[in-house]
Amino acid sequence: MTGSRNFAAALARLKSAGLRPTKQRLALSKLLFEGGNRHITAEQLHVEARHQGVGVSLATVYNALHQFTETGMLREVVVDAGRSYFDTNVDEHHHLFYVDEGRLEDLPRDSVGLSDIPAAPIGCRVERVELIIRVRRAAG
Amino acid sequence: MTGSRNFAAALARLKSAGLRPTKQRLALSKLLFEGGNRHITAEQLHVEARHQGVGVSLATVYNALHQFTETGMLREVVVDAGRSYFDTNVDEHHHLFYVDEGRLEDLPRDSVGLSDIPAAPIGCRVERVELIIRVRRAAG
DNA sequence: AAAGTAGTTTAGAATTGATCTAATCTACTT
DNA sequence: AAGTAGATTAGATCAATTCTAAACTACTTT
Repeated sequence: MTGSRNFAAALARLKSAGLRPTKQRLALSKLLFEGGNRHITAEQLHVEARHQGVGVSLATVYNALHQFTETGMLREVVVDAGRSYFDTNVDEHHHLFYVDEGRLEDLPRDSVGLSDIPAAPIGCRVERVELIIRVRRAAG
Repeated sequence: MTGSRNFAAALARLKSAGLRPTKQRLALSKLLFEGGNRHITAEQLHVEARHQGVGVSLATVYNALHQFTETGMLREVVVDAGRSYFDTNVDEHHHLFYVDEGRLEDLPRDSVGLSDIPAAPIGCRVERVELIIRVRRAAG
């Protein structure tokens, strides 16, 4: 188990990102990065933190998510109008989106055959190439 | 030119979608579908309509966009958190998104090599497979 | 053509996710 | 222990969208 006292890894993560290790950031970092890949919204993370008795405001959750994203610890994924998901997997990969449930799942990069991607227009650079497969519960 | 008096095509479109041809829907239909493919937000379409002297409220623009989407005349594209784009191209294709400008461009289906797309999980059907290439103005 | 009705439009209020602000607090330095 | 830059926070604000309930209009029936 990842005990609530084991802050060594979270501390190291924040340190190497150049972020001051505050109580809130340590707690959020542990929630996000300890226990496999996650796709989570700010609101969801806020609820989770509070359930664990971590005193953290929604504004701070937003701040932390953006800082983690800027420092490359997270990736923002947009699949749903009016809701941002944050993905703890920052490697190149794709997504399966369960429309009905609002749930995201990773698709490893090589689970899809992708070739002949158009070049970036002149004066532009490609920031990301992302495949999204939207699925819905089958009727019946 | 697509004169402001020529409502025959717009009328036919609405009729075959089973939508009552009101003044507002006719005007919006003309703006959307006459003059090439478009990627437009509700606010943008509202401004456009007003500039042309069409009396239509923002609520009605939203209503119409959703009805047009439900009846397959439009496709909603989500690339930007907190803003929906509506695409008049409903064929299978992909998108280039100019992050800096908030502008979308179509990528024809066969401009990208896509193979070995994972099957939909059991109990689900694939609603859409979509590739989004995000580009940004190159630094320098 | 008048009346009835179901569907449509609308202004404005409400909701939602996200951001901002300015005051308070805290981790680190000295 | 004190100082300071950076962090957190409650609450205000914002922007996109949706809701509500009243007024309106296209179509049907008479």
